[in-house]
Amino acid sequence: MSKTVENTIVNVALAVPLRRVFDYEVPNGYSTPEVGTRISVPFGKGNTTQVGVVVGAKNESEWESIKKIDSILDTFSTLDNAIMALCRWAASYYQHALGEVLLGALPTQLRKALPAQLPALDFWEATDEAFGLPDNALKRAPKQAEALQNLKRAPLRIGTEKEHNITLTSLKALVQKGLATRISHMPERVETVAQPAPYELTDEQSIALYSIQRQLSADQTQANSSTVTLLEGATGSGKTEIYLQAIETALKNDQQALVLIPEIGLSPQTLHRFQSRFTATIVSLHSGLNDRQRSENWLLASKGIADIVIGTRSAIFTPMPRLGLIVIDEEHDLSFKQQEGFRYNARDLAIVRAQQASIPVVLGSATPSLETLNNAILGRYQHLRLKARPGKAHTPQIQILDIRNQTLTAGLCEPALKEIEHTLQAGHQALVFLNRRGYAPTLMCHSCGWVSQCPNCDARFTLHQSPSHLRCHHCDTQRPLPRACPECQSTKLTHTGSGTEKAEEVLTSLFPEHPVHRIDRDSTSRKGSLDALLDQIHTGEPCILVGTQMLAKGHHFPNVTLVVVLDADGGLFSGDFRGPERMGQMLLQVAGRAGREQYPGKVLIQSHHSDHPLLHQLLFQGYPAFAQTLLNDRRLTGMPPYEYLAILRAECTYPDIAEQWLDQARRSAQALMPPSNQLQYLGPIPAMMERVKGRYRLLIQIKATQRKVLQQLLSALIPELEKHSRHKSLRWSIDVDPLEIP
DNA sequence: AGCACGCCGACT
DNA sequence: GTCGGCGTGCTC
Repeated sequence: MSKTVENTIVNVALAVPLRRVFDYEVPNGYSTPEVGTRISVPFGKGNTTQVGVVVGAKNESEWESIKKIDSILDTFSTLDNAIMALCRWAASYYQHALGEVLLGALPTQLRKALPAQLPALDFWEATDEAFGLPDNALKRAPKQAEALQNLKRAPLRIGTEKEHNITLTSLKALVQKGLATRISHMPERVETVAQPAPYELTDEQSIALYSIQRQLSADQTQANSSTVTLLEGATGSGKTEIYLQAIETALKNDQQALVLIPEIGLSPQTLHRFQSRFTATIVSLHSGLNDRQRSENWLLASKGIADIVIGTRSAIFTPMPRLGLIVIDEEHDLSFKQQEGFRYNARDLAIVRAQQASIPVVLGSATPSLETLNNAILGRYQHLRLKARPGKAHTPQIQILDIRNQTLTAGLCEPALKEIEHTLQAGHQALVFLNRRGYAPTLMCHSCGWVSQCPNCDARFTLHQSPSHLRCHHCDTQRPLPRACPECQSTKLTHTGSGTEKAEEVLTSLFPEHPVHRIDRDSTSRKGSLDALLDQIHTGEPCILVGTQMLAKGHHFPNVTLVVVLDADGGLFSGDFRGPERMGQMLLQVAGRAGREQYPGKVLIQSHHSDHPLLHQLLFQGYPAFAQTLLNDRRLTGMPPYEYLAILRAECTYPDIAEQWLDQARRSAQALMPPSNQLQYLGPIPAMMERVKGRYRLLIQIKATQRKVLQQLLSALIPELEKHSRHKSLRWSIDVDPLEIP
């Protein structure tokens, strides 16, 4: 009996910026591929082969002629239901093309027409001989003994030696002795074992852990039973220990855990902390991996072989069939938001994913974002606070230094220099923080006042030394240093202000006895140079560290007892409404670097506004009070988290074309929904820095009192904008819940 | 985003 | 005569 063939047509999402999907015919004799399967199809006039993802199936197409699928690449859904649902939600919320979202969720290798098969992987393994070895056999080679212990617990993947703190030398020695061997085999799940906790939890920690554990064992069958927990605690309060023990519970429940960390925080040391705690398959997903490693790790997670995934922003899209817990560390960090193309926020998507899967998510921070804090205050999130553990992390002594009318040496006032001297004399390290790279931010003519400016941006050139040149920090244009002023030919060129290079130079000459280490993007751009620098600092010798934001994040400097913040004023008066929030988070993060171990620390904050109430509130009443003031402010001004923002941006080589396009966009928007108490339009206005890389950037700000109203407008507006004719060089994008308004 | 089609300038 | 410049429009 012949059976009707069902669903011979599939809807396919392709990596094109079009907010629609395409119909393709399944060739005779093939069964209809499941949703989430990758296929390759001919596309466009040239019939070029494209990889697409099946998003649906049907029996008839409204199109006259449709093409046939070239081949079905997967034997199963490479993007499982959970990821499909997450991507659908994200595409709709952030108004981005579904195809780009779905293909973007795949590692680069799987975006090509290759099968998604996990290859056999290379491992270091202990030999039979090693298992029969007496315990004390390697006591004269402790490193090898440790490495062997590790191998006996579980095979070690080639390429992850550093995360396990094992050297290739000791592994090779073990191979020489016949105790270890390199073999290739299909990866398998290992039995997970957790090492005991290094210390006993405080009462606060126990309570926090218990309430997360309770969510982990809650009834999973109940839809949307997930709970978001904000874990608020300063450095040294033991947040990580709670993550680790919560993960341990998840592993015991036979579940996987996903840990998201800021871009800068994913170091081998971070991974080592997890690797040394668990015998389990732990994989990382970050920009430092090559395409092959990335796709291997991704597949290990998606096949359920990896137990723990530690990754940056994009790891939120990793399929994990046994996912039981998501942890977002430093949830306030800006790097969770993608700032171009598909502008999603991984922290917010984590909450959506957790809700869809009915699992708990833990947001950890010493300085939570105002959005998260507001959700906690409203009772949407469980709010757990941790104080510092006794004996750990003394609250540093904080002092504001008024630098009005003070003589500054490379940006440092006299009292700050004195403190640095004392610190070095006491045999400790001092950290000087200033958020400005280069030697000097301005090169000026002393005779006529000419200022050197980037030809492509609305920005000044920064003077760099060694090698000496001018550089734009917005487009990276470089120019040789002019010998004379191009306006008046005077040779009296001077520089004003100071960056990390000048601070380094001046501090070196002031404290010739002690090394000065500069840590910024310029000094650490070579691969591994940061690690080398950090190793040197960790020897604990007295020295001065000079650096930018890089210093504040993730790194631990146990011997630093003095932190000097050169300029706290930037955040107070920046044009961005998030400036003060950002400043508070930054100051506390930097302050947290001081006096972490046995010595009490001191933090000096230089400011031209030493009596600014926000600064005082932050430093003397603490972050919660500071944050509450900012929240009140946001409520009064009708800004997030009380109202909802979207930014429509346009950039073009010609400013009037961008403006005209945005004018038309605003007219379309207002035709759909006129301005009201609920909905406001602002613009077109030039971006904060109107011209960057020779292109003019303008924007329209759309603000609504309800998220739903904004979503309704955008869902109708964006397809319409797609139809608007536009100049070739004009590019536009939509940013829902923007973090910056540049 | 690509890619083809299309209609005007300097080349073997 | 044609090779190729990139403006315009479409992709199941």
